[in-house]
Amino acid sequence: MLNFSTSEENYIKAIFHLQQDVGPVTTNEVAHELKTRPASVTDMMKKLKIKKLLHYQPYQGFRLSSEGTKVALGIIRRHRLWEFFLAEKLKFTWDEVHEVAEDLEHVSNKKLIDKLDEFLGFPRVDPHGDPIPDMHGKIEISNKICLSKLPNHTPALVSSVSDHSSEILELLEHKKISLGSKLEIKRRFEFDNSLEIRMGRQPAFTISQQLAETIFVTSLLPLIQISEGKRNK
Amino acid sequence: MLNFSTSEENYIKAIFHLQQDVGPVTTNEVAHELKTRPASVTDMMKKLKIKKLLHYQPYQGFRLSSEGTKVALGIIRRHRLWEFFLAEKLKFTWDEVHEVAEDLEHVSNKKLIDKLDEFLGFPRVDPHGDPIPDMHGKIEISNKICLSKLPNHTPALVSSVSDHSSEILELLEHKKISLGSKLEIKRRFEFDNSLEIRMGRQPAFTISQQLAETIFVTSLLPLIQISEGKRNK
DNA sequence: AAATAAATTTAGACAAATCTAAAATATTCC
DNA sequence: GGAATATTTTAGATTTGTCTAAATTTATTT
Ligand SMILES: [Mn+2]
Ligand SMILES: [Mn+2]
Ligand SMILES: [Mn+2]
Ligand SMILES: [Mn+2]
Repeated sequence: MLNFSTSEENYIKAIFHLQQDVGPVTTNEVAHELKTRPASVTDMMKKLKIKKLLHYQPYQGFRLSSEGTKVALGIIRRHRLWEFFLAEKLKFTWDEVHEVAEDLEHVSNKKLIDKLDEFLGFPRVDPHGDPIPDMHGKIEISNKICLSKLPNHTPALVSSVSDHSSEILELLEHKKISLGSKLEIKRRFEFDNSLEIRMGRQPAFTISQQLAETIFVTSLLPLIQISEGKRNK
Repeated sequence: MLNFSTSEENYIKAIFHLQQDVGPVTTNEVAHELKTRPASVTDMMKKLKIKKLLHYQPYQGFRLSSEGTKVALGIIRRHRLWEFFLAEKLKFTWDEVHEVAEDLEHVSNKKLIDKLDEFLGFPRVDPHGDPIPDMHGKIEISNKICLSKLPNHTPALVSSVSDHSSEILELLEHKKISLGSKLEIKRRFEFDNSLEIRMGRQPAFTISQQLAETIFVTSLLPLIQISEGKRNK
């Protein structure tokens, strides 16, 4: 596999994340994500198209090609392994790891990363609960759902948190919620969409709508899938 | 302290190493070291002079300023800590660490490096025996001498090896010489400058002039300094 | 279906880092 | 000391990645 510049890698990674949502990724979305200008995005898209890393027709938005997806998964693998290393070995707090990993992810020596993976014991998820692609680019597709969509009285494990700030970390630590915590929703309040939660035998407590929307869980019971309409091509 | 580009850092580091020898560093020396062209070196020297990292007058060569030296020691600290990490934790062989560290050294997050240092147990030397600057930029000035200059019958410890190739590693492993090995010279042969060496109680063996010139040792006895003429300003 | 607004692309400029070729300076040798 | 040689610097291009401003295309209103 070829090598890509730091800048190219940042674009590829941004598109990978943005295309998790349905439909093609737009110029403005990428520009906003990378704090750059739409004109710069267009320039780079032309370049990545020539390198066959994405599909792109002017004015039509873009999606990564299968080759581009492979590259993206490599970058994400490096990013998340370094985040795990920083948290686990260097005792960085949760909110500090991302920024440093943004730089380390661009050191793309295959042997370095595979040995690091081994050294860390082949971790499955990073400190925020996001899955780490393996050395072949395979990534776990988890059946996470947002805590705000978990039915009442359904035990579940906290599996990831989509906000990586120190503010949410502070709140989660105060409420003693961490990855792997088992909880269930006892009650929902219509007024402010707050949730009453129980964890283990502790007394129940309340969490806000904002918090519930950033916590993702895996149910311990099979859930009846609430269809929300499939994405249409 | 400001941040510098990867390219600027590579020039600073090269000059630091080259100026260990006496006299100013020349344009051609740097160009050769960095596999670049003299014209590119001149361009960069102008830039680094403006940033007050070195002393430079056209045609007169250059030396790092005290500020430039500080920056260089920071880069060398990062480089050698990563080399130690790669060898010690990721089980890279001796000859593999340098190349990877060349990239990692440019990730210049102070907290990352200081925590890495702590995680590694504050190592004093890298896998080649070169001293690692501490978090304040302080570096051990060792009284290493080249094995080829060690007097006969003077016990000494192997403290560093100036060639980092796999070829020398292969030879050193075969002869069971490693950092910390205690040895002394029994005899010198004039014909080819080879040395007869004894390590511990093992039978004596011979090493070539080339090998002796890359091995550095610290004597276990105080040596009478053989003056070779001081550098003149 | 125009008119207006929004999104996107193009045109042209700029900074960083590199290069080749030519000019300027320093060094070496007779 | 002066010619020949080596080193270094300058001049001008090139590549990568970025930007602003203008032009183009698409989407949304009226
Ligand atoms: Mn991250
Ligand atoms: Mn993460
Ligand atoms: Mn090295
Ligand atoms: Mn080293």
